[in-house]
Amino acid sequence: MKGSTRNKDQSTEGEGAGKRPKRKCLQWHPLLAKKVPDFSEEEEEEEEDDDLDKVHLLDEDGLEQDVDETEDGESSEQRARRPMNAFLLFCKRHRSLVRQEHPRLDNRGATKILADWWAYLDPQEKQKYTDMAKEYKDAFMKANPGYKWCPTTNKPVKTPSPTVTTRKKLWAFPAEPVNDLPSPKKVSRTEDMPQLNFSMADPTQMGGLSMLLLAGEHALTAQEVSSNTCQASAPDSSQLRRKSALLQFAEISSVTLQQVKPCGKSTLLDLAEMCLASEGVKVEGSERVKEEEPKVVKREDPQEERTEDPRKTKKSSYLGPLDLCGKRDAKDCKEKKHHLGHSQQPSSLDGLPILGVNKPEKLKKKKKKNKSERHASEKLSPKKMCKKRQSSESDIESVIYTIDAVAKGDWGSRHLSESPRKKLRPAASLKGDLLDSTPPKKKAKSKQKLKEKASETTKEEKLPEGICSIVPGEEMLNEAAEAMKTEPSTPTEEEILPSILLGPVKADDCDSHKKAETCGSRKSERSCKGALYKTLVSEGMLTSLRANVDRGKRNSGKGSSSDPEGCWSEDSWVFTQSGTSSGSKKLKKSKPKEEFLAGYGSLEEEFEKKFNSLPQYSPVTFDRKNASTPRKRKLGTGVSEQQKTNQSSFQSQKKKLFHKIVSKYKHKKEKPNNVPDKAIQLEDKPTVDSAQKNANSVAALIIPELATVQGPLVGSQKRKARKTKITHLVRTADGRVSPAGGIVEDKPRRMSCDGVVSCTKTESCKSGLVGQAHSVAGDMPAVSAFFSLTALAEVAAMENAHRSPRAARDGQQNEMPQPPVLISCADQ
DNA sequence: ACGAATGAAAA
DNA sequence: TTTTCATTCGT
Repeated sequence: MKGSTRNKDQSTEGEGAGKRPKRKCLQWHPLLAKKVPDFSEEEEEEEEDDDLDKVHLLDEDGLEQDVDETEDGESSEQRARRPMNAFLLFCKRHRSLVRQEHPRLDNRGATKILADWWAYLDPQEKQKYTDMAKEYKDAFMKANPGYKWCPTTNKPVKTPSPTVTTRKKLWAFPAEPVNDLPSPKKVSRTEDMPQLNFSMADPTQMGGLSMLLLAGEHALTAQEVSSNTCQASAPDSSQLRRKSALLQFAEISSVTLQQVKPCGKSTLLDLAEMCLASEGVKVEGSERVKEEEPKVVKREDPQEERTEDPRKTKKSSYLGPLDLCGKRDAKDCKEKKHHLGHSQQPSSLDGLPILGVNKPEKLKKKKKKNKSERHASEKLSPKKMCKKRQSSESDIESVIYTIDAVAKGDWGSRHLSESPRKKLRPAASLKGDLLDSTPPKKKAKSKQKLKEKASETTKEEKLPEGICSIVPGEEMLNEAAEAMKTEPSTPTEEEILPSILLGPVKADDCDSHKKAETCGSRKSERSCKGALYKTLVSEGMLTSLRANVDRGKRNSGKGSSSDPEGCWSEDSWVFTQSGTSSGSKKLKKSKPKEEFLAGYGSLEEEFEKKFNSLPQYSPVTFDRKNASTPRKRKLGTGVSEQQKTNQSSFQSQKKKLFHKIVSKYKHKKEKPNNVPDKAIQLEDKPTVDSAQKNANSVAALIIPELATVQGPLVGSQKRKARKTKITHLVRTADGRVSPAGGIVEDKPRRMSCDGVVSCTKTESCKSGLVGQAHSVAGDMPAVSAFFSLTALAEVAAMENAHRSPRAARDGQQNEMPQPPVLISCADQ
């Protein structure tokens, strides 16, 4: 585990830097974009190991309280992040745009611009963000009932169980545990969960697999939660949780194996059994239990199934591609599977559109896997040995497909499908980033399926489908397992996992492989296990893909604005929470990854969806807005402040212009005088284009008057005012400013100040020039030497645009051909 | 770490 | 009224 330190790739996430300490919570796209670098840190791993050990100990003891807070020190840090407020949401949504527009601008500058935008943002638009923030917050609070904003010192606020609450609070948590919170046990349990997840999380690199694991956990937790009635289950689950990730994983696999394995019988029968079991019929024949995990599995199955809520069932019902098959023709599916079974060739798959779809995904996955695998492989050479061999990709794909199907059937029916599904999503999102394009057909289908399933709550219906899907899977399974074994080329996650997880699992895999090889078609338990393992892995991947697709579909289909739901579903939140919780624990570094993998599923989706649904305005829009509506600022003081704000936004623009101009000129010193056209074009073009493009949004945004006549001064505002004043004053080249420290009014009065300020900030050297330019505004005498008149003109134009009064002067400065945009603005 | 913004909540 | 902290990320 600790083998490689590398992880740190913090490069993985840029954000890491800033947040490092806190971690967690949701990181939407950014994380996604990153893709999972993989290995978590050694430290974490080590810690985890410790935790695991602890867990085990506890396990033995049977005590629940245990671990949870052992790490208190960190707990404070780990505490959930507070929800973002409207402005933060806005920033998050627009910062990238700002950065795009102003690549050079640092975040501070970007933040300023964002602040300006925010200030100018329409109340209505703003309200959207506010509402979103509120929703977010509500959800958050719901999830974390006792959450305190300011933990004050280290101590996390109290709340029922101080330690516990502090620790995790993640989104994931709240929902589930929260409900019942009262019992300390649960809390501890939840925490435990996280740890487990944590451990699981390390495997993050595993990708889909980790997700699967998480899902499994989630399912467990969900069961517990959902099934209030089954207290018994709780303990079990707790135990489970305590176990190391490996164990859990093994358990899961074992479970699947059990189902599949029983195998002396025909696979079909087995599958059928599984289905039944999943449905609640459950065959308690737990005997088969294998080495470690048996108990957990058994318990889970019965209770879970029975206790399952309709929704869960729905989710569980969701099988994916297979479902389609089932619906279409069970027969066909069988035949096909049969086909597959005989000839592992993919060609047979072709018959099914779905298959075709899967392939690409698989390929992608493979890529991913390869990467992760490499890491893993480095760590574990032995494993590789086990896996040697390779089959053609097509074969593999087919195998995977089958496996996937099996897994789905298994998982879907058996465990709460819900968890897996959601969890998968996160992964999907990752993939999505990487791969973006997913086969539309598949998406649609899967989606439809989902919907259908949703509509159909009845389990029975599911059964048939599940069976259908399962059956094919099973047969394939064997082959798949073998193929997998043989295949070195596809570094499946399983490889990774083993490496990560190690020991037992690995051994199992190897063994299973070996056996399979030796036995040939016959499957030993181990072989089955290995197959299952693989299956799970593959399944996870597939699932994630599917989820991704679904998600994409939803997004696209629903459209950004349309969220019928309006609010995040609690389920999603819960889900998220669970996922998050898992990740949260220690991984400060890894967190993001983990979260991403684990938690993000639901929460991310929901949130992301909503977040994305939020209107995003192009910079141009704001510019225009600013121009058009010069005074919107809500600053308390009113006039002065408003102006100031305007100016500030303005400043930013000016800065930009100047930068551009300067840079250009530097590059090309030639232009002595005005070559207005060029300069203008340069600057204008982008703006104009964007402006035109965004015209719509702009139009919408532009509001003549601002409602916020005089907003209440908020403390923050005050702060801002002060700061700005100070900074401005200080920085002002003119020197005039200083006064008052602050009199806000000063600024408004003179634009020059603003310009100066901005200049100074950006470029101390040039500040002088700039200042002059501004002050002179219309005149622009001295400046010419350096800057082309045009450039100056533009700047001036901008200024003019802002300040209505001077419009006349603008005219004066004819030279500056005002860019269309500006002109339009100028109208006012 | 720090900072730049806003805002909500706590001290 | 003042602090904390949420997000982002270059410095």
